[in-house]
Amino acid sequence: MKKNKAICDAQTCFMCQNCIEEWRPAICANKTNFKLKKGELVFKEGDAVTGIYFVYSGNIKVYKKWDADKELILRFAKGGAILGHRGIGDDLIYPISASALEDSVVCYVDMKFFESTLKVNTELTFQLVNFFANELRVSERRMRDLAHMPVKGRVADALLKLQNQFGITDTGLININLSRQDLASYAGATYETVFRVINELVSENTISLTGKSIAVVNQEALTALIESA
Amino acid sequence: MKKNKAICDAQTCFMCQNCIEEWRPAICANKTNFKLKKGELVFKEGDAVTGIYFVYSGNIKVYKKWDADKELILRFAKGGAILGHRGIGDDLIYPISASALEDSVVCYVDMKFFESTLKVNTELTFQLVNFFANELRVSERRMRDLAHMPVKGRVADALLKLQNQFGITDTGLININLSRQDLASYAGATYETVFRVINELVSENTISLTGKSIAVVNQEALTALIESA
DNA sequence: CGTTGGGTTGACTGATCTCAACCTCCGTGG
DNA sequence: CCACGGAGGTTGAGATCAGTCAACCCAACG
Repeated sequence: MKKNKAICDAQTCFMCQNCIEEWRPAICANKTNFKLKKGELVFKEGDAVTGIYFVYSGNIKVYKKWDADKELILRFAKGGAILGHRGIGDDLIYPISASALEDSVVCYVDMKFFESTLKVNTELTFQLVNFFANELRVSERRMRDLAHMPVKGRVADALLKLQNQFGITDTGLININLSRQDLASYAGATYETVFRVINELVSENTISLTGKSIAVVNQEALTALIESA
Repeated sequence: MKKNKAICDAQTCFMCQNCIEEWRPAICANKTNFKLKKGELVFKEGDAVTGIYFVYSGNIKVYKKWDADKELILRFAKGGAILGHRGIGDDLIYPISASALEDSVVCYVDMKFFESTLKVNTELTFQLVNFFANELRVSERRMRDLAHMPVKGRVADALLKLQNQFGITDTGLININLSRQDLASYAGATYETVFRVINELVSENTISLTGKSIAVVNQEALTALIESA
């Protein structure tokens, strides 16, 4: 990661957004920016936690390894998002890994400084609680889905979530460049199975392909797959 | 739920434990106790959130429904635990259900009061952030396990977690009375499959049965099931 | 050109779910 | 006291979903 002078942009960082005005200068003074190339790791499972990151630009995948060649993608962190918040608390070790899906810029704040900010800045802490509560809700819903929903539904769910988070291009394609492997890791299934499901969805006219990009054609059909078993 | 006069016990409630001394009387004044009979619901998915609960005694299962007859148990809340914290944040609707596994007592605090406490009491909020961070860690690990770990490993994991949380009796049995159905819902598999796996583990001398209760005989064998695929 | 990383496909296997039956315990009402 | 019924537990047979393995293809790139 290439280190840069910090540029504090209140529009694109959770910490600045939710911090009281007076703390902004201090935050800027304690921030470090990092430039990441595509594929570069921000941190990985087992690394010691020393601070917290915020994404300025680009797209970071947050995932948890299972095998050497299996993982589950937990979420994608885009501009403004917190990164590494799972390192907060008792445990001083990241339980997850994060790597850049495209060239990205993140900023870093030392954990001591972040925690002392939290102690002082009630609003920030309160927003953080809300943020965590949401993460937990999403996470637990996904737990249930992974346990009970068949792969086809999980793929449908993944596609809709991707469309929600990344929007669509003017030609209707989901606006993210994701390898099939990563899509599979996001849906929590194998490469080949996801591939077949994608084909199935195409032949049912629920989605369409343009190169590797995917467009949702029949949103209701996808939703239907998620609702029932 | 039978309503009672509140008895604030600093030993057994997350809020009191982490609150500044001065707020205790106010907390007590804003608490309501509820007695629950075995099987009784505290709240269910879709209910409006109006406050937050803390468990005084007993054991509450927190779960998320899938079918009419399928669910995933997310966790068990014992004495001191927070209950209904997933209702914090934007969403005014519980994403999960909670019901008593045995006769229990919970206390209830109005959400407005709880939030205003958070705004004032930095330490409580900070502890809440830590708590959420831990929940999220656990939850995301479980997500990955549900996605990639075979049932046998998930059952092993469930048993170890139960033993950790509930301890063992003097005869070595895991100190919780759980139906096979609930065990299955906790492991995220079907009743019959879990049953077969249990048998398998017994015949491998990894666990032993006494009535419906389970004792871990060979902890390392269980751990081994969790480590690798 | 060869190599490499995706992508695509088929055959096969096996884990896990479903369904259905039966059993046992226990509380309830006649 | 006994018959009944329901809830939970136990077991087997079979279907099927989804993972594994292996092959092939294609485009990019040194």
